[in-house]
Amino acid sequence: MNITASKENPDDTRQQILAAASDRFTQFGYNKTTMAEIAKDCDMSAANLYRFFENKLDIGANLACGCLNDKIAGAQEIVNQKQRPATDRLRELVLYMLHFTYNQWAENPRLNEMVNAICDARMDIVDTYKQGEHGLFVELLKDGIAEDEFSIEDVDDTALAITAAIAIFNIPLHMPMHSLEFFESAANSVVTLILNGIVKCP
Amino acid sequence: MNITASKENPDDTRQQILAAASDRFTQFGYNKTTMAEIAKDCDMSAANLYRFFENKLDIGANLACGCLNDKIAGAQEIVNQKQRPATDRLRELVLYMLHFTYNQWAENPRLNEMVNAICDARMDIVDTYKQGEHGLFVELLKDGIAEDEFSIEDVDDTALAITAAIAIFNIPLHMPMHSLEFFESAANSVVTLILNGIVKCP
DNA sequence: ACGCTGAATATTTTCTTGATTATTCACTAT
DNA sequence: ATAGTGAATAATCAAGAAAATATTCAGCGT
Repeated sequence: MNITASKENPDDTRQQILAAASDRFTQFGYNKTTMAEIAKDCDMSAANLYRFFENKLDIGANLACGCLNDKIAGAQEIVNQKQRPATDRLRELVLYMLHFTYNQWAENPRLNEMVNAICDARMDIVDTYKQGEHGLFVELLKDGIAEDEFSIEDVDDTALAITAAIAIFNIPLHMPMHSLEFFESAANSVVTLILNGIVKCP
Repeated sequence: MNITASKENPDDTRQQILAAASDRFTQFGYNKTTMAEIAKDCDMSAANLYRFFENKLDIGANLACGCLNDKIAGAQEIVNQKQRPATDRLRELVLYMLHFTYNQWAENPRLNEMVNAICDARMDIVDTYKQGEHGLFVELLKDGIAEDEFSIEDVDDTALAITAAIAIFNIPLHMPMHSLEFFESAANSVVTLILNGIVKCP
C-alpha cells in the first residue's frame, strides 16, 4: 500500500470546481457558462465534473448554499455581540440582511439567473436558510428577554412574525423595485415598529 | 341638429369592451385573447377598439385598475366601521388583503399573465394602489389614536412600516410559495406583533 | 481498483421562416 | 363631426430543423 494519502484530496477538487464555476457564473451568468468551460478552467474533462457533482444545477446549488451560509454567518456574528443591547442588534441584523441582499443583486445582476434556477428546483436550500434565519431571531429574542429588554409571550411565533415582516428585504427579486435608500428607510421603520409596538401601554 | 344626444354613450362602449375583455382574459388568459376576439364579442371591428383604448395593454391596465379599486373599496368598508375598535379593524384589514390577493391568484391563475404585463409596463398603477393602501392605514391609525387605543409618534411613518411589513400578503407572485393557511397564520402573527410590540413597557 | 477521458446520447437552445396578431390609416356611412 | 370599417403594415408568436450543451458510459493508463 502507498504510505501517502491519495495524491489529490477530493474536497480540494470540489473546491477548485466551485471556485471556477463561481467565477464563470458571476462574470457571464449561470446559463451562459458551459460545463466544458468550467472543466477547462480546472484542466479536466467535462465528464470528470460529474464525479464530483451530480449536475450543473448541483454546482449552482452548492454555491448558493455557500453564499447563504456566509449570510447566516455574518448575521450570527451580529447576534453574538452579547454585550450589546438586543434592540441594537435586532436593528443592525435587519439592515445587514437588507444590505447583503441588495449588494448581491446590485454588484452581480447575473447572479439572479442562478437564484431563479435554484428557487425553481431546490426550494430545500431556501427552506434551510429560512430555518437558520429563524434560529437567529429566536436567539436574539431570548437574549432580549434574558436582559429584560423584551417581553414576549411566544418567542417562536414572534420570530416567525419578524421574518415575515422583513421578508421583502431578503428577496433579491424585490431589489429592482426601489432604491437602497428607500429600503433602508423602510427597514428602519419596520424595525422601529416591531420594537415599539403601537398599542399604548397602560 | 338632432335634439337627442349621441345614440351611444362612449363610456358605455368602453364598459362593453372592458367587460368582453375581462371575460376573455379570465377564461383564456391575456396573451391568448386577441383584439379581434374582443371586437367580435362587441360586434365591432378590431380597428374600432383603438378609438376607445390606446392598445391592448391599455385595456388590461384599465381592468387591473378596476380590480385594485375594488380591493381598496372593500378595504375602505372595513376601515369605515368606525364603531369597531381600530385594533380589530386592522387585523381584519390585513386578512382581507391577504384573502383578496390569494383568491385572485387561486381562482384565476390566468390572471397572473396580465398582472405581469401590467407590472412591467405600468408601475404607475401599482403606485397609485399603494398610495390608496397607505391612506387607509393612516386613517385607521388616526382612528386608533383618537380612540386612545394607539400611541403613535409618526403616523405616516408607521403606516409606511405596516405596508412594508405586510407586503408579502399583497403580492400575487408570492402566493404559490405557501398555503393559504400558512399565510393566514403568518399574517395573524405579524398583526399581533405590530399591535403588541415587543419592547416591555415601563 | 482508481482517476480520468473521448465519444455517444439526450436535452436545450438558437435560428429560421411562415403564420398570427397588433396597430395604423385611408376611407364610408350617418 | 362621429362611429365605424377593410385593408395595409409592423410586431410577435410558433413549429421545426440545426447547433450547442448537458449528461452518460465504455474503456484507457496507472
